Amino acid sequence: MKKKVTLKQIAKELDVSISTVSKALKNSIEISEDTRQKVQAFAKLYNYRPNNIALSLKNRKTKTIGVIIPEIVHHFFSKVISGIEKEALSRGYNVIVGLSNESFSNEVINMEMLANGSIDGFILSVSKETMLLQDYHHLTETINQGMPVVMFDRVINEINCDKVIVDDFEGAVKATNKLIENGCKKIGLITTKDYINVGKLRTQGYLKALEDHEIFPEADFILKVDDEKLSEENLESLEKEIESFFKVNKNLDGIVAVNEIYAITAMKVARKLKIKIPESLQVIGFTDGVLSKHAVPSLTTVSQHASQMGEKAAELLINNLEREDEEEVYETFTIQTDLIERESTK
Amino acid sequence: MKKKVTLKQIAKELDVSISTVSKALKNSIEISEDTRQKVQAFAKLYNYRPNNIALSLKNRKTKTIGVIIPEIVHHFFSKVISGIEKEALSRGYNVIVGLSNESFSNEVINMEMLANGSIDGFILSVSKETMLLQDYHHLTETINQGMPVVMFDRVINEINCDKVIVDDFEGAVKATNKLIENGCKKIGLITTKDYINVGKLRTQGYLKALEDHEIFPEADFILKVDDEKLSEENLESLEKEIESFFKVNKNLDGIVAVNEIYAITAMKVARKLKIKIPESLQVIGFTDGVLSKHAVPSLTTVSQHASQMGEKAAELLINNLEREDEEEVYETFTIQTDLIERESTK
DNA sequence: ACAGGTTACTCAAACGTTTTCGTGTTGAAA
DNA sequence: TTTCAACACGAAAACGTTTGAGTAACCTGT
Repeated sequence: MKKKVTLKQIAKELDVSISTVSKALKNSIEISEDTRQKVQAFAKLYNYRPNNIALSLKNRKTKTIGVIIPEIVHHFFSKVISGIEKEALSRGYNVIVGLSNESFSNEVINMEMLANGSIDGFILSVSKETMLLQDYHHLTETINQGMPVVMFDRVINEINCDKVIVDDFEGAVKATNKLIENGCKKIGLITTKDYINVGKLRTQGYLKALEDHEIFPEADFILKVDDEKLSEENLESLEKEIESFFKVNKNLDGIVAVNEIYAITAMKVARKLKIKIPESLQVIGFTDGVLSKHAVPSLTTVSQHASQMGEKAAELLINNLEREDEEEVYETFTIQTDLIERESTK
Repeated sequence: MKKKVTLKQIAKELDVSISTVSKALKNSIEISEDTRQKVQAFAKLYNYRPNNIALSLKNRKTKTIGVIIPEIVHHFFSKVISGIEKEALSRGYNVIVGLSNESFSNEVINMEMLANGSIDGFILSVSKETMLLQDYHHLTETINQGMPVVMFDRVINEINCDKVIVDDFEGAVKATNKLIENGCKKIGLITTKDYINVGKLRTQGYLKALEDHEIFPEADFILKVDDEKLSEENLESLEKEIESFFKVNKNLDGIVAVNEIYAITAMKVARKLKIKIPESLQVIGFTDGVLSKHAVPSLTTVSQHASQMGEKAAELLINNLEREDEEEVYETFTIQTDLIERESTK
């Protein structure tokens, strides 16, 4: 077992000073051709690599970005991470991941663990609990300490930093318009309670599209499901809720669902109630995950380009980190959505 | 914007030495009650936190573990990461993630980036390309440098390190037995080409179960799909392949598929061919992901307890890191599978 | 022969900690 | 008055690196 070799050890072996070794390895003209070659040969032989930690300490930058997300077992978030990682790798950065599990305290702990020198900046999407509590002290403090932060998807308007968001409003408009174009007259919406931005915006988009087409928005056509119902255990109660929604509104011919699970579950319930998709009911979901692709019928969906979001977030952050001048002008980048048409619409 | 405060700054403000500040914050008895309180109050006021990088350099440990996986947008791997993260957080470690995207060179680059001081140890699952090339120099080198490595799922027998694997063989036996118990006489297997361990083991388990029940294994009943077919683009060609498999073997009454996609696709094709599930065909898959739960009918599947794998891997690694004595005795931990019965079997 | 200039190095500080050892000041015992 | 322990603190080294400043030794031109 040969331990990592340091400049000091090389210097000792070759009987020169540490500085000489360092400079020789950097091809400094201060060092004679002779010594340079000797040092480089030796370094190669012992597979010398500079110690990142020492470099980080010296340069006061770690070339590492911290990512805090609510949940990683989730198509959207893992796709975002893969986008971040891609951009980071290409620019010589590492990615360190913290999971909040939708918990405020986990989010705070994770950020504090990383904020003390381990990383150069944050990319994050806040937990539901944080949105509910509206306690953003950990964010303001980090930013005040001069650490750049980029928020994505679940952003907080009051916080002044770079942001990358999905055009949820427009996505919902596109989806609803599509259904209207396809001849739907009675379009239902399955959404979440209002405190999550994303659900709110999508609901607004749905309403806007109806309004544009002078369709009166029936309150009954909107089902607001408790968010907990997304978890795997509550699947049955979600099904029940959607089933009674369908039974109350027997003549719905279109459904916009604000996420994949709601859409898939709606299709499942429809099948049970012998409602034909897309003949008598057309369905559009959000988030283009595996479920949408593999469902039968496959689901028409609003794609949020999660990977692109990650890349953009990383790009904004790294640009900020590598910018010389300290002008603090924050950007909010909006990712456009695409409607991916599959079998659940005509 | 107040920058992070250091010991030096506190020392200067209070007109004491750096050592005094450091000791005062650690409640050393060397420091008078008076000074201690003054220092601690000041530190609290300015929200002093020790710089992790400096600590890492001093202690020669980073309290960070590196995780290299082939792909993060994948239920199994993201679940493993969440298990790793959970264990790591509870023991005060951070997790830094590298993605190989199934590419050998990415795997090497990522490992090299991290191996130079950034982390204390690796948890990894090798890329397909690495398995094909059988080039493990990056692994042996890392281990030789004294950096602990834990491999999971896709492990390499020749490499001497801690390992966490799924009992794929037994899982396949369980699945096949279940079908046999349920009255299946002609059980097909949809698997991958042999170079991936996992597929090989599952195939062997299938054969073993047949043998145990004195059922002759028809070569025709085994479909070996090219791995590329897993990617989203090749979905159609996968469907075609399975369709002709079904047409050649018209009387199959059971299917074991070595992953979720194959199983779901098989069900899709069956539906198209008007084969009733589970009445005339029962299907069991591997990997208990979202698809299995939400499919119609929902899929009976072999759960690999991915999260538990991650926790175990992290536990092994951290134990190793924190062990005083340097005895190198490596452990291979096998995670047992569970058959989760749903609607695709009787 | 000597100023001035190269050449090829070495020194030392710096990044932020921790920790061992050293030291000046007290107060009390002898 | 001397001696010595207890107390409270400071100096310095160490982790591994980079880099500006300093310095010998040699060479060149006058």
